[in-house]
Amino acid sequence: MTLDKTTLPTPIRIMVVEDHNVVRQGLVALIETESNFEVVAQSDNCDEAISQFQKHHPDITLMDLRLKGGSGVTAIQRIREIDIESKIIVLTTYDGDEDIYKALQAGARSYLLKGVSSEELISTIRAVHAGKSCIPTFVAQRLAERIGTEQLTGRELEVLRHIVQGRSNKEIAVEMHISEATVKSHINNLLSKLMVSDRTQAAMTAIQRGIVHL
Amino acid sequence: MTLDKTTLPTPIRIMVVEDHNVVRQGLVALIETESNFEVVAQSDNCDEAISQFQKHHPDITLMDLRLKGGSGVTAIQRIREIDIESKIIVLTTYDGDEDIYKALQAGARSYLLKGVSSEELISTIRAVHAGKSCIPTFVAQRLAERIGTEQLTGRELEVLRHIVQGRSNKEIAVEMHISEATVKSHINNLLSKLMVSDRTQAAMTAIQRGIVHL
DNA sequence: ATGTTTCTCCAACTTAAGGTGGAGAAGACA
DNA sequence: TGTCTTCTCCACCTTAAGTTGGAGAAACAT
Repeated sequence: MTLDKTTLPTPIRIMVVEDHNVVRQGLVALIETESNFEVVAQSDNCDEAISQFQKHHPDITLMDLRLKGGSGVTAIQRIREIDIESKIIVLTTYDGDEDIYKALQAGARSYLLKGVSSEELISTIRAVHAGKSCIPTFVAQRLAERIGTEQLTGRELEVLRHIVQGRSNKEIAVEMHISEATVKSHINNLLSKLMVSDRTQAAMTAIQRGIVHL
Repeated sequence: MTLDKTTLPTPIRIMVVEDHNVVRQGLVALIETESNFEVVAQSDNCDEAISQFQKHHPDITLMDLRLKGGSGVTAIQRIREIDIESKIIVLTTYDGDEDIYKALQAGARSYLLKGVSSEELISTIRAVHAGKSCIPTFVAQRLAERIGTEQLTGRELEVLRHIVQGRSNKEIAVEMHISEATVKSHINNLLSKLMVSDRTQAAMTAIQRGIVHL
């Protein structure tokens, strides 16, 4: 280590995945103000993020969950199939607890909200690069709350999506090729699992908790 | 004007208002890469934005609409009370047409989505600084579509908010100190104004169009 | 093999929600 | 003054939604 102060140790190579151009370019500008951080790739969509990872194998991937052409969760899964050791930090706005769970399940090493300061972001990148898993208390709390929450089944989730679309029971029955009785059955089950008393509340909590997106 | 090339004409003085720290700091970093752009103030909330404007009188105010402690629309209104000539550019994610309308109504000179590139942002700042009103076609379309859409009355809007909260007609009646019949009346009116057929659809379109938030 | 979960469906019931038509009072505006 | 809108309320009716208590079949795990 006989280096003068202008020679850098070996820069941390970073990929930034974020679908809002101005925000992504801002993040890149921000990161590159930091010495020995280098942005080696960036992308605004799911597929390109995967191919860019394949090509550059960055040390750290900074990823938003809302992307063009698929969820960031998909991108995380695919990237980990390429390299199980890949270090991914999710940096997103709060879109409900469901996404936190899914992203960490998929193998993200950290989950930051865009409300964090640049200092926190920088130190998290360093920590994750050093091999740590950096989970803020906010996220840990949400994660803990999710324990004990009953899971919706596949069909219940489908019905819930239709409810969010504003469909009636009859319409849902037709689209799912089942009887209206079955739809009612699914609705009764999902209402109690979500701990709400009608479809409007179900739709709103589905949005708030990020179980379905807009 | 006998100056060498390092001396700049007179920089455009900019204020950045955005509640996500990392995004705001990214924007600042991005803007300051541009020569003769200078960020003279920044804020993450409504009240501070107003006092910062009062103090610095920036040439351009770059403003997100989602802020801590009040909508950006409020901030725009207050700032224009201070200086009717103030040049405000809204830079936000798409939260429904209602916000576009309100922001321009309040006196914003441009309305950009965060999907724009840094080049577009820079050129818009220059255009607005030169006195132009720069409205992207996307925004113009949305604005045109709004013409002809019936306005909700104050009470109808109140009822709609309760619906979004998941309240029943009876609960709404109690909270608004009116009879359930009146609630039904308001609902019937707002359903036809929103061109939907039930409360769940009303709640969803209210969210999508940005008539009420989350 | 047996239990569990999920998905399917039914009947019958209660209640909430939505539709129709009308009407009186208050305020805004021309 | 008269008109318009908004807010308020009523009665009556229809239908959609939610509740209860089942039950059979398939898939899966122990």
